Amino acid sequence: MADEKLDTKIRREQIAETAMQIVASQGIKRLSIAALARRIGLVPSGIYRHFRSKDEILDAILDRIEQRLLANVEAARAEAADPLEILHGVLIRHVRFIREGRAIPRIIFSDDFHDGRPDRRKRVLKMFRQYQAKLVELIRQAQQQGKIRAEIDPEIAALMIFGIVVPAGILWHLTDGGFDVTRHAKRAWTLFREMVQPRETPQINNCEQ
Amino acid sequence: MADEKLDTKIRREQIAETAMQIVASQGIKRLSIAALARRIGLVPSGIYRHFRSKDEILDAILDRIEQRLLANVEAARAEAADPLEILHGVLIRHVRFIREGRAIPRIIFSDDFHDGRPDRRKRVLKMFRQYQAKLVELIRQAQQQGKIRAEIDPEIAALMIFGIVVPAGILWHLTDGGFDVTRHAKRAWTLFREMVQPRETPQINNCEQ
DNA sequence: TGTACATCAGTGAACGCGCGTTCACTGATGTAC
DNA sequence: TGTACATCAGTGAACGCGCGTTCACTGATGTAC
Repeated sequence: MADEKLDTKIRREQIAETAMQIVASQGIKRLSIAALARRIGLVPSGIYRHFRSKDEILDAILDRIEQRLLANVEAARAEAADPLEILHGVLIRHVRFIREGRAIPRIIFSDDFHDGRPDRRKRVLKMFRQYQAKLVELIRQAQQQGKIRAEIDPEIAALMIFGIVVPAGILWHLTDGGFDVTRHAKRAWTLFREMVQPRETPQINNCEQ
Repeated sequence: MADEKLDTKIRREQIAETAMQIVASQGIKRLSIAALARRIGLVPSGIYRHFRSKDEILDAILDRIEQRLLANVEAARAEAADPLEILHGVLIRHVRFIREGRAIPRIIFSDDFHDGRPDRRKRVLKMFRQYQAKLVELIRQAQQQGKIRAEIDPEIAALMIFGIVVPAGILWHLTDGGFDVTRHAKRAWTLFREMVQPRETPQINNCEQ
């Protein structure tokens, strides 16, 4: 069945990548060892030469998602100097990731993934916080440069950026790709930027502490 | 095993409610006919006197979620006249719903729920759009009354309200109830209101009542 | 350069488990006379 | 008010299916001499 024997290091990569693609396109439920093996060109038991269990494969998928998100931030950083533009770059890349499939929500909300594994929830939380921290940092920089109003809480602003992306992802999912995520992200970003930028008119209003 | 024989109308209610609770607290994967029957005090096969299949039970759960969301909007409407306050009321109730368990994302993103059932995705989408439409309507009203800037796209503003709620729900989930959703919603709402309210007129502080 | 041996990726049959579902049954409840 | 019968909620045993996982095996590849 296998075209050739491959080193376990290569196979691990291949299995993790294929597994993630299956989850992204068909969901965790369709990620069976059999389906995975078939797609790679192995026999089901062959998978166990490279991973000890299905759980280990799920962990590998999470690794890949984490890498991808952090790589997105780095790529956006490399592309621009202005913190607001970097934020925009992150947003664009995140949307691109969403369009490739729905790996993130399908992993994060999957019970197959979390069931009886509180450690995993902690890991996902850590990943989420890490990502959020990077956004917060960028927002703070923008504030120092006077591009975002100083009185806005960076943590909440960061969550609002997720708030642009997540519901868009949901609609992308529900409409099976019919919803124009890119267009939505563009509009929401414009609105967001307009909302957080310093105002020309003198301010008396100061609700936030 | 059963305490007594009950009319199928009562049992259907009981089964749907219990099923939704199991999903909300333990996830769809733990929703087995056996677990469901145990919790009600029936034998597994007894469930089939009242529902033709597990799928039919999942549909019943979706019905309940839909009812709940629409009821939330109605309750908020009954409580206030000002559209912005009604929106706030909807938000508060949504957060309360989140705190009761994570039924919504666990249903919406579950592969067990959608797998091979494109009709269901359409139904969830319809429900989502319906809910969104109600928010859009409230935002339009607020715009007509000069409480939200006219040039803001109501659809996007509505999605941003989801954007307050959804990431909060994710964090609530990941921290296992540790994240203070109520506090976040309050802050995000303040920020949102401040962002969308008209600017030109010099503002007298008018934050929270 | 050739030989012998160890390593290790890939195979196929078999397992055990959980789960949704079926079915013939029992016995309580409601109803017609 | 009592009797006979139909209805229907609840039972328990059994099924078939999908799936993750194990295990003894094969045969190619790399390595030591």
